[in-house]
Amino acid sequence: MTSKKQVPYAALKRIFHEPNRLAIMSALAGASKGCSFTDLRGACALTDGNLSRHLKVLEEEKAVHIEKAFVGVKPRTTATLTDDGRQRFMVYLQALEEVLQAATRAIQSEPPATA
Amino acid sequence: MTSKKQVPYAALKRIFHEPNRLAIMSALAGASKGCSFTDLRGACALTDGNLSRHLKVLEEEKAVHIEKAFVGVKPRTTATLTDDGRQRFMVYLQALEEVLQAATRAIQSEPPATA
DNA sequence: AGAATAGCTTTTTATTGCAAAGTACTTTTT
DNA sequence: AAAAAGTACTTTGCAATAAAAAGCTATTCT
Repeated sequence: MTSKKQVPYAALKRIFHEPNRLAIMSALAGASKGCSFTDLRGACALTDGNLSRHLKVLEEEKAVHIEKAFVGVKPRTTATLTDDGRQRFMVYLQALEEVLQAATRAIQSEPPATA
Repeated sequence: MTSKKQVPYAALKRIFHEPNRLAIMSALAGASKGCSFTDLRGACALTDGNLSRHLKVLEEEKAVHIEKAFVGVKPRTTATLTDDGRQRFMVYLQALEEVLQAATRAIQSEPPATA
């Protein structure tokens, strides 16, 4: 029976760890006023369907807040980070940094390979 | 049609980006002589089944080399990084670092939330 | 009017992380 | 000697989900 040991990698919550969501979160982290669907799609190089899906996941986790409005006749969806989402993202980033440093140390401690 | 733009997050290859495999790769990166199945299982806090599966994935991708031998009467599986695996892992780590720095910059440039 | 485009959402498909069960042994224990 | 309990893995099966495809709905172009 493998007891659940405390390994730092466990802190890499999937909700943020997925590359595309990491991109979305990063884009939103730098935009206090939020980002429109279209901007995010461009910034993260995502298809409409994927962006929609990822945003919904992030919204369900209450990491982002989605607002739908009309600008003139056109619909506009705007995503912003929630306070909680920002907080949790920072925790994730710290965990990521630790993991990255450990990995970097490990790989640098070894010679590039021999015989 | 969303053209495949060059976004750094694309470099976060899934093969390494999965938390448990990241743990495995990091452990192996620090062990030029390789790690036994049992050691890895302990170091990464994985169940037998999961470790087996992840190792197979890494082996299929030729990122690790698996050697099976008998020590006395007992079987022993030893995993080592391949040169190519090490190389690709370093590329992944560099991408991860860039992504992390971008995210950290973004989140620090914004106030902890208002209104 | 009909076709194309914009801005999304929903559904389908394919992958895969993970737990549980299985295999093939060896080493006790009774 | 037979049964029970380990050890060291592998295989199977399912539930979650990322990505692709298909669907809206409304507007603008021709």
